[in-house]
Amino acid sequence: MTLDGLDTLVARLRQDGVRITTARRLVLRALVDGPTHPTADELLTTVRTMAPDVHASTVYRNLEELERLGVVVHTHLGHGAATYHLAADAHGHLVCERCGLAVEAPQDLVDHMARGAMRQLGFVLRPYHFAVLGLCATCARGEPPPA
Amino acid sequence: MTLDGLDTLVARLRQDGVRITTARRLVLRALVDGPTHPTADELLTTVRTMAPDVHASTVYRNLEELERLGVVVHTHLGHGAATYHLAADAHGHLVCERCGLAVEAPQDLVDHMARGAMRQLGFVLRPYHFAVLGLCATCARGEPPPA
DNA sequence: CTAGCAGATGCGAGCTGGTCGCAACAGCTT
DNA sequence: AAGCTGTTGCGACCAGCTCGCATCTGCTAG
Repeated sequence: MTLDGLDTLVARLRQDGVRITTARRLVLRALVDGPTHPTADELLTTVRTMAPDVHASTVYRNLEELERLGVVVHTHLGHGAATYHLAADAHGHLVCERCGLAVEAPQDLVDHMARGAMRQLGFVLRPYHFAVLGLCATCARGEPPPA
Repeated sequence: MTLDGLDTLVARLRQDGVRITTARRLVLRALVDGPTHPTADELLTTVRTMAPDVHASTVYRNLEELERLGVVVHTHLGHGAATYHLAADAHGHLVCERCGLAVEAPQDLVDHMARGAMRQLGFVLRPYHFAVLGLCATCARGEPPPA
């Protein structure tokens, strides 16, 4: 997504009556332009390159609010800090327990499980919140991780 | 599982050269006899009914060691503390985001996803570590939770 | 049955990731 | 340009867990 995407998001939020502050805009920009799967702390670092006085709690509160508004979602890829991304990019994750590799889960597998859970249990799955752990092809073969 | 299961477990651990202490035996007993999905803190409470001086860090260290030995696994059912159970009982979990209901994931769905991940990505899934979140049938209908 | 060593324990300090209350501040509307 | 109200910086605080250290205790050898 580009700066255009950022402007679109900002416009949408403004229409929802959300106040656009410097910190909020920078958090969104870091999410739009930055690397995938940033943690709150990484977002803070990015934000601070532009506005050094932004406080960690501000980033947490913004992420919380943006999540409430359906613009952002957070995902746990493992035992550490949560990672954040735009809700439009929501997808399941497979994470290697050994080397940490995180890949997008094939949509057909996710869909099949969601349909099955609905049919068998009436459960509506939102399978994006926690990653599914395992071993990537390389680590499963017992080779040293490529990194 | 019964006390017989506990004795079998203890025998196996002893064969592996593991020292059987009071605290360790009580942790195992709480896992064998107690309710499903206890947190470390709940296990501590149970253990302390028999041995009041056992320390939290002892429970954590025992769980860690038992997990290393393949006897115990831990699972994250949501944002709070991890839950522990015997490795023999390992299974996937579906958890309702609204009412907290946790049900065992149907094995065929788990298996299908694991086979698909292997075929498409070479990924060996161990889909027991994190629950899959969603809404249970009741909450999905918008009814108040039964609890 | 006892001695002694390695491994386990109790204890408290400390760490990470995140939340909260509060007073000062700043978007947005009029 | 004033003022209402949401947002911010700040620091204290919290849960959940980990670690270092001195002491203690299963277990094995003798």
